[in-house]
Amino acid sequence: MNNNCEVCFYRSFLFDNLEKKEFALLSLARKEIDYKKGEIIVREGEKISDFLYLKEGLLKVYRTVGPRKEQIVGVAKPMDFVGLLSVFSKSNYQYSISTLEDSSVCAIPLDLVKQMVHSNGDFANTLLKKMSEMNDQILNARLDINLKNLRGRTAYILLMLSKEVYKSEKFDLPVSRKEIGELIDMRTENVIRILSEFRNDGIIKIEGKGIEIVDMERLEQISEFG
Amino acid sequence: MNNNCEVCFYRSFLFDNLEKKEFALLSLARKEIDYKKGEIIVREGEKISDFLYLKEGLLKVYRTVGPRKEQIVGVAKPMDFVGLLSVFSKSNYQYSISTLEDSSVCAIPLDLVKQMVHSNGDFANTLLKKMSEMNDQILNARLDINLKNLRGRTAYILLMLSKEVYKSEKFDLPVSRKEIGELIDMRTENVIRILSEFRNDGIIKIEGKGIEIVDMERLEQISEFG
DNA sequence: TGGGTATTATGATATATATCAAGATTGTTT
DNA sequence: AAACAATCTTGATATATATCATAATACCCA
Repeated sequence: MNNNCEVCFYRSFLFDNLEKKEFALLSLARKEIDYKKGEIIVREGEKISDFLYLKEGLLKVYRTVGPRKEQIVGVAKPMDFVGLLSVFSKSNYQYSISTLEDSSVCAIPLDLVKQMVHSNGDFANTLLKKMSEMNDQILNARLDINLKNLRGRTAYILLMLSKEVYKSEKFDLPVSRKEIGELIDMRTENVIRILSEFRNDGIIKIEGKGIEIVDMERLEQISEFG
Repeated sequence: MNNNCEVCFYRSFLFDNLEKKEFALLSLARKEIDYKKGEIIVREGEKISDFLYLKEGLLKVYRTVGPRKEQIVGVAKPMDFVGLLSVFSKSNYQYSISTLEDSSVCAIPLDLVKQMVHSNGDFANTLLKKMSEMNDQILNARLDINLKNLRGRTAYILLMLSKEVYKSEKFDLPVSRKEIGELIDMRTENVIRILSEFRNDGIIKIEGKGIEIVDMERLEQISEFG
């Protein structure tokens, strides 16, 4: 953990256009907080005071829909700027955020971000672009999922985890079967059933949370065509 | 149609923080284009050169998913800044846009908008807020729809048209039953069936495209609980 | 004005998905 | 280590939704 934003590895993704004195402000004002797996970072309804920014780990963004039902909006990895979701439109969080893995989050006072948007045009344009990209990604994921049947959705989520999150065909599921269901709109039992089906067809190997994708091509076909 | 953005009724929603000379630039650079109902304004894949802004009418934002299947992302009325969707993240449109009613659209060169973001901090913050609001709205609509059964979805779309678009319990459907299905993920036959069901239960009156909501409370209950 | 095409409509049937049930496994607390 | 809770698993069944078929009506245009 370093304490100077100017030399932070992640700066290039959003903060590349800041000036010396802005980096100084940022380094001073930001807080870096470490969370253990399973902790809740943000609760729906809480006041938004900071701009959150995932440095390391994996987050789950979700909302509570019934007394005991959750709907997962998305999973966010570093660089995903999940904090950008509705940060500029609402004064209170619409979604809760929890950690799926040990994570470390940078919190920058929202006022400071707005101030930098105001004073630094390049930063403003970069932020607009990042925000737009993130929203696109989330929306497109939902639209895609809506078109797929259960097999397609299950394949989709496995591919997403393999390609976007873990960059490996072998990984541990960061979530329970129930949570997978909440993410791609299906029942726990069906998630399990279809994973078993994939296993029986020799497409994946399963060992508890451990997944290995054996036949990537086949899985891509299923994701595409159901 | 007036030609000076400074005195345009709609300016207050986004362009309230511009300076005299920026209004002058805007008035000069923008184009106002009128479309008849059913025309296509933007085709998926086309280069984005302008920031589009609906002054009057109703738009449908959609994407083509199969050889002959469409998925409607949303319906946009004036003030909805539908053009903001992915304008800052992509260089080509991801979605098509067509008119559901006679419409008039303002087109502002994207370069000019970016330039104004750069030079005018208040404008930048306002734009961030509007963009965030629009994305929230679209995403929330999709998340809500996903939770509802077919009856709930059908009720939801009728309420949306009544409350948000036409501000009246009596209105003409701007879309076919097929398009309603594309918007809320259901089959044409089921849209028709459920509308008939609502009619038979005395909740709405139907006359071709004409809809009158008779029992608003009931419809709200159905939208909420299915 | 007619003939073609898209839309609206309803019924019968098939299919996908949810629900219910019950047991096995894993994880957590005392 | 025992006891409890949560998760995972599979099978049987119910339910919601899609699909197929057919007809009536509205709409377009040559």
